[in-house]
Amino acid sequence: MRLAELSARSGVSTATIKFYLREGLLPPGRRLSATQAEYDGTHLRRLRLVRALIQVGGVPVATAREVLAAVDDEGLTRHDRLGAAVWAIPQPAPARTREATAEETAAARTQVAALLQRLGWPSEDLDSPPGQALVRTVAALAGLGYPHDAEGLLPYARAAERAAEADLDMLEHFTSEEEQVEASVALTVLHEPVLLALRRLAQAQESARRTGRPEEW
Amino acid sequence: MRLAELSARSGVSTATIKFYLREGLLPPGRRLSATQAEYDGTHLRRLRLVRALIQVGGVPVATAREVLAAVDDEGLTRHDRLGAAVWAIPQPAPARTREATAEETAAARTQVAALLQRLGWPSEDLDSPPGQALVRTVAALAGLGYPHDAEGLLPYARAAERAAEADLDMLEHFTSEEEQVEASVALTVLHEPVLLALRRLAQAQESARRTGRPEEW
DNA sequence: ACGTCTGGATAGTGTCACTATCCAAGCATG
DNA sequence: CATGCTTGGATAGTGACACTATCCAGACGT
Repeated sequence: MRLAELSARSGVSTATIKFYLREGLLPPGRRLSATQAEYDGTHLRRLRLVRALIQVGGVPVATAREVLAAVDDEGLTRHDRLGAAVWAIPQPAPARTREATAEETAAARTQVAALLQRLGWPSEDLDSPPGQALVRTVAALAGLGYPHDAEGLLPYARAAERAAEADLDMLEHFTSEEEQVEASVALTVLHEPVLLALRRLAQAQESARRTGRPEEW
Repeated sequence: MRLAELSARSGVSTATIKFYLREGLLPPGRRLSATQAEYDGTHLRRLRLVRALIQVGGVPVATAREVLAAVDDEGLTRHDRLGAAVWAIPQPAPARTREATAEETAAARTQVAALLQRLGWPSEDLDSPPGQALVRTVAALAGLGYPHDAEGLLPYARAAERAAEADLDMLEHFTSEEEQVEASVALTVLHEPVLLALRRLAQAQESARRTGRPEEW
């Protein structure tokens, strides 16, 4: 298919597709002549993944390029590609009202380490990108007057475990390695709004349940 | 305290505080003279809440103003204020690669309705802000080649229920109504990165568990 | 052959959260 | 009272970033 058709099928304007080509988020099409190129289904899939990352995930273009490079890296095992790709997706930045003092960060680190131990998760995770993001966020929370310890974080970790089980179940439906890696990135990003929307609905439900005033919500 | 002290204590520059005052995110201080005003602890708390909303939640300034108006609305019951405030917080926008066709949206609505019924949650939630966000996201997911039915969403809803229980438990630690409403907004926003970071750690853990290759992650 | 479409290059737009600069009116000290 | 610093307020500017508008010359289709 040509650029115009790729645009029509994806709903992304030709100008934007050109922009992604320029930025290296989308591999160039097969050149037919000096002014002609052809795209295929892989471009369409990749384009959708790019949109998911940028629009839903809020991932900057430069970071998306890195994530996609990991997705494409043939030299890695499936697991490494999957991990590299997913961990390259940036986390939402925690509050920076005060940059979190060194003491707050140290305390947060201690609590997160305790949490990992309690969960039986490897302590190296503390230095992984999501682990660091967690420490930063917990430190920021403390700075905002909402201190958390391992005990308080535990229920959220249990909830996260359930979500992760669902994620992995879903991934197993995909057969090819290529699809699995792409799906892991796409679903990591795309299920975030799902989980957060459900959380708000569950908050309403739980609040109604506790106060016995279902009609208020 | 004066503006300079408010700035020092919050870590927010005076220029930014002036900007928030101008935008109506922060109520004006008590005027001491034509060129002097005094701020107190409520300003400091509010300022932290504003930062949490804008920096962590990514809430636009205009929306933050609405959320804060709901927080301040004395005419509402605690529950209404809480609900109004939290539901005014925008959801992450779902993919808009194709705006999701009408059929996709209708199908998504059906599945979400089935999910609500299955959970025993009120069907009116379907039209609440988070409910609509969920429908839009599910429709977008279908458009990206990841269809979901009520069955597939259920595990995420279970995870969300756990998170919501933890949220409500946490809220009960706050005594005054003012604090509870503020905390509900702050924690709704601030726990999002916590939950998402934990989810990624849990994904790694779960993947390692399933493949028996813990050293890969 | 001739109007349309193509891919490529370049520069511009819109949004949005700040931020730099001025200004005139206090306040604090000699 | 003078002088220099600070204060709150108003105005315009900045920087980041994801696009987007315009041009262009070379195919392609009829």
